Amino acid sequence: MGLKRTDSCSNITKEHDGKEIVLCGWVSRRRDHGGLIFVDLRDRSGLVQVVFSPEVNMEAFRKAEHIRTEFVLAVRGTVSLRKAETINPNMKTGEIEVFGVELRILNSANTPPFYIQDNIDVDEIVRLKYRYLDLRRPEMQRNLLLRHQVTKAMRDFFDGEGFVEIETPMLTKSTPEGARDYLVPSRVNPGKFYALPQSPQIFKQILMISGMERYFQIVRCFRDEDLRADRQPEFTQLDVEMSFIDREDILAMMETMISYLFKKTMNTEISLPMQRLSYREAMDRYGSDKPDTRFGMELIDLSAVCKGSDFKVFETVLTGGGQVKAINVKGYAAIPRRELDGLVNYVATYGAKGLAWMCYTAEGIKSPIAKFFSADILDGITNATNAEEGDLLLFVADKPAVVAAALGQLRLEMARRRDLIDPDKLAFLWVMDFPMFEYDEEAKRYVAMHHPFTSPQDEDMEYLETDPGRIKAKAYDMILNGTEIGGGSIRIYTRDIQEKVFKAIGLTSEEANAKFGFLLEAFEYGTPPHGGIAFGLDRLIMLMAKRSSIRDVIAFPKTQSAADVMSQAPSEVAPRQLKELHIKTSVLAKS
RNA sequence: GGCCCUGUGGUGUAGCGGUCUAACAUGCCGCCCUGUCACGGCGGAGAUCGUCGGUUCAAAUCCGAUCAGGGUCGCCA
Repeated sequence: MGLKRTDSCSNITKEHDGKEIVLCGWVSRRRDHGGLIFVDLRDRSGLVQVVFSPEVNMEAFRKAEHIRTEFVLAVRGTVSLRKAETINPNMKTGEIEVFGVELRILNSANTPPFYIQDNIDVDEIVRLKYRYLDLRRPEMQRNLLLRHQVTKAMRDFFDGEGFVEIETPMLTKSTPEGARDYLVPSRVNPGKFYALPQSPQIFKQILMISGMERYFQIVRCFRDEDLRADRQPEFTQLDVEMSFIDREDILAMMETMISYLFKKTMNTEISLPMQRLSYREAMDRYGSDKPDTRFGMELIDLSAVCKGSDFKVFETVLTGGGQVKAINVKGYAAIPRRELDGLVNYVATYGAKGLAWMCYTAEGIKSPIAKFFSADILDGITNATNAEEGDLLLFVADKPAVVAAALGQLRLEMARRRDLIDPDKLAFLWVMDFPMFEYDEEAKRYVAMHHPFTSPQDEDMEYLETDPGRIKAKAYDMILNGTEIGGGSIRIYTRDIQEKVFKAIGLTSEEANAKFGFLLEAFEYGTPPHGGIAFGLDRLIMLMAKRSSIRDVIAFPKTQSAADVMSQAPSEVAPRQLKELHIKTSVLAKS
């Protein structure tokens, strides 16, 4: 291209005054004053103003008249301090400018469909279709850069701690538990399929059996489930496994790792150790197994206090084994009636059949349900909730699971509406002591809450065959600001216990052998005690970058219908390809 | 699979039964302009209102279906 780049746009400083430099980049803006042309030249580093003047170089000036937005330029020019009255304090390079001596237009460009700048207000589908333009925007480049820095810091950290990064296969075996698999047909094995990994779980355990002792991997995983703002069908995990450790070892190691990342990439200190909550306590106090602890407004159990009232709704729930809980929305007794009605619909989403409320006003308690309660019960409610004049109490009565879901979500919603969440706060915590199994009503059997390779807690082993529902697991989740960013467990490492767990989730020994026989066999060849964890890299970066969607930290994400609007994946394939793969679809090809 | 929201020039919005042969901003094109930095001035082009169907004398506007996007419940060991 003739001109060799000597500097990056935003790295030009007053120190460069008088120097001749060569810059390459894109035209961010052009301001043509007729006899003088200003171009804001942009590269990955930022912007600098280039001036084309007939008095400096007529040929360059003539060429600059034809420049348009997003043209690609190479410019040779002289750095010059700006006169005081022309300094732009809003620009990093606002004190200097570059007088263009030679201009090469490396490429022209169509007018982009949206501005290449931060904080644009454009339909996301347009951004995704023109992702290459979207990724030119500084904030997107910053996100990708942060992502790079974080994974770099991860590798540095783990390397320093004696971990080895090892790749595991992408073409793996479909397993019965867990999410829906992405399947890949095998051409050389007609009628058989690989599955893309939901996680490298079994491989990393096998690596422990292999004696690798400390493994990590930054690895793509695939789950064919519906998408969300924080869920893509393909996503990246930081996967970790260690031998000869117990739970405390891995929690400590991961806390150190996370604080290293934040220090290294954002210069943020995280105070350790992180807070811990048992699953039970998290559910009781926050109605969630991933509580946002940046604010209070905890759930208060009023089941005992309300027992024996004349309020039939509560009584029916309580005698049926349900519970009555409330949150205190401080200082919001003046909530508009319309908003209250809306909240009823809000909690209905989570299965609550109703929402009761009490407003503590200067004239006393205003509430449609207060009349059903004796003065004693009302006092009990007031004391338990610390309700004061100006406060709003919101009640849900139902089965514990519904109360937790409805009131837990309502707590978050009210915090957002009352602006109680400090966006700069980083609230880390561990949630632990999860139940090993939960009962799946649909399948009419127990399923592993974490996964079936998780070890039950030692004191609960005896219930494996008698009462699986009461067993707690050696599992732990790391939560940041109400989002699960990582989860793991101490694993089973004996055939005996693994077989019992498979049995508890309804796998016959034939099925267990067909699906996991190699693992069971491997356990018999000297398996060290081991455990690990996996972090959702996309979510972690999303939170670090303060974005509300992981799509903003993934270079080429998919839409809610799992499509890539830029490349148009997925797409139909040639009949010949299907034939080679021994596949017939039941969908008629569109004409 | 359910629920909610959205779909009007390139982009973002307004219009929500007749005055819409669709408005505004920005962008785009042309001309002018030597100190701008969201440069400025003048002029111009550009959408039949996601698609299909229905109601009506009349539909961007109402109804239905459908497609696309977003959020969410289920789902995500």
